[in-house]
Amino acid sequence: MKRSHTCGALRAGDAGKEIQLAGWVAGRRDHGGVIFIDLRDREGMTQVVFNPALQPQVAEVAHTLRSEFVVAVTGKVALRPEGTKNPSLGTGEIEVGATGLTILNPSETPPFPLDEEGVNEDLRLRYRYLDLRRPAMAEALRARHRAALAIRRCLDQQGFLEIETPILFKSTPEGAREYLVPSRLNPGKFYALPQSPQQFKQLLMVAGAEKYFQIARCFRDEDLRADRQPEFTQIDVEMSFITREDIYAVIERLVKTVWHEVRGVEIRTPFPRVTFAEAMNTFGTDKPDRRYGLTLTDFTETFRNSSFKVFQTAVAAGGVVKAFNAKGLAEITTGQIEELTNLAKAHGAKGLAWIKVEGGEWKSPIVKFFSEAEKKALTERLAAAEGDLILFGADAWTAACEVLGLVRIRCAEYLEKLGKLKRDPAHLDFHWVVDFPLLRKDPEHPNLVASHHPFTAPVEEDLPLLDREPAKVRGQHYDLVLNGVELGGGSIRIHRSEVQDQLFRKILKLPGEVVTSRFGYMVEALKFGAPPHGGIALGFDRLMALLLGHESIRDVIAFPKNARGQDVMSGAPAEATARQLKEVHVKPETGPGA
RNA sequence: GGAGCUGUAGCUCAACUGGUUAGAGCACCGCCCUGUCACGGCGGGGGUUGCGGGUUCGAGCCCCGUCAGCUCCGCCA
Repeated sequence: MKRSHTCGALRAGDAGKEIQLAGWVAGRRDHGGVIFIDLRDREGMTQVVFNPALQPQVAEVAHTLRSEFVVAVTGKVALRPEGTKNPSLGTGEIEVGATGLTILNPSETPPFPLDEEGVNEDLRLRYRYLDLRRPAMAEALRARHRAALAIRRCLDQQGFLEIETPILFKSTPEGAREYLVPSRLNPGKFYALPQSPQQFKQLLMVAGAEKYFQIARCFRDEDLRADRQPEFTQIDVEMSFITREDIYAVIERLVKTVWHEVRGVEIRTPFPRVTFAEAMNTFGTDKPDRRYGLTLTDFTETFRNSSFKVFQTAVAAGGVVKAFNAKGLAEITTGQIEELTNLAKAHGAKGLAWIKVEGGEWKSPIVKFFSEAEKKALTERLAAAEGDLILFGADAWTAACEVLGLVRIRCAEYLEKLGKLKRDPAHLDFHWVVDFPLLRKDPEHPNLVASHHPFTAPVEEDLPLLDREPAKVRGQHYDLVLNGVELGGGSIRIHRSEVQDQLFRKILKLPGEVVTSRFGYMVEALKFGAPPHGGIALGFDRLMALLLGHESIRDVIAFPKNARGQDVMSGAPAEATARQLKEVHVKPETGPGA
């Protein structure tokens, strides 16, 4: 069976041609006599006309067509009669007068309409092969392909080699939980699926690859979100003999190319740089959405000697007091206030202090504790006016910032629903967040832990601090952020084995045997002339979602898992047979508490 | 691990304060219809209101439990 054209190809100039089309029946309009069929394939839609006066036996078959039947049509292209053209269709000037019709395969009635949005996602996932027929989904797959091509071409032009790294890897229990794969040939031993190709790409630099990239599948056995899947795709990049600026330049060019080639949108480069401290102080997060205000202001000094004990004690304990003005949100509901409070509490705050500016007065459970000077400072520095809502955080610096950061985002959602704030998806605020602390305290750890990963190099001028005040050392790490979403991150790596070794043993205080067994080959590799190097990884799924304006990365992945990590179409994950388990030397748990 | 939202026909939704036989549009089936493109007309079939229990004269609606989906917090070096 041959097609002469696709269903999106025919134009007025093709009138008179004898053609063959094949595709799916997207709709039928059966007038009893004449029958119209919208024939859809990957490329578009063409109207086919069956006229019983001209081809009675063909029209007879056409009466039996139903949605999603697969058919082949032969016929003649004709200009549509004046007044019946369809301007909303690329092929709307013409139609195909059918002279032949073959039903290649009938179809059951689809479980959901393919021409409507808003269908239950669970159902769409169960019948993903039907869902992907919908033009919006087909377009997402096509755009993803084009983006991948653009990425490969762009990086190739800059001298990068695409190199594959193993999927069966060794477990490195730092970081995200891993998927384990039992080894049949090595009883009792396991591979792990890589959470990223991190170590391999550094080893490729030691190997002299100089410029590596990979569109790499990564695996993390963590709880899912709208923007997190158990397997996802990274654009993974690593380079030798470079500084941070070189990475910025490569990635800015890459991002610019992708947006240009897939969306025809021009992006301004270079991207602005924001320090971690600035981002936290101003937006309460290390991945700020800077398209709107509601920025945080520090009132630590204002409340240092306040008679409001909550604030005063927080400051006395070395913490801070921060606040922001949710402009125009005084009409917030009691339920929403409660939501915000729960959000703050869930994040470790004891509560959430607020002030409504309404009817010319401050309505708040706490305002009676405030002095005139404190009120004046708030009014002036927050530009508080009628109809505003002021929200406070008082805690250790990180906690206060983070709580208000979450509250700020939620307030923006409320304000957007009220039509008072707009987060325009066409406004693309790319920026780099830089100067992260190299190390941070972790409540579950006695020692400092790496803020990102333990291969990140310290900022050169902070090196002397590493022994004395390690918490103050900045890492040569950078995140690429777009509209409140972390698109990716990377760093300049440690390339000297003694520095890496010292970091593992003296700073992170990992036991010697752990360093040897887990990272021994890395430390060893650095001893054999490892070049200075660094890299980055971008979340390809997130990038595609932002590129196409989808809320969830599931909409840019052909066969995603649901929020429980299940494939509801195939039923994965599924139980293994006793024989399978025995072969891989895995004993199942039996009974409760086993 | 925790919280919130949702669950009614194949799909999207409705059903007042707890009150008759749970409705509508689309889809589906049948008949009619020769220029539609959300074709139209007439008729029809289709329901364990997620599941289990409770309160009540009476539960889609209230209560308890449970399951499922989604979202968020934790988690994601």
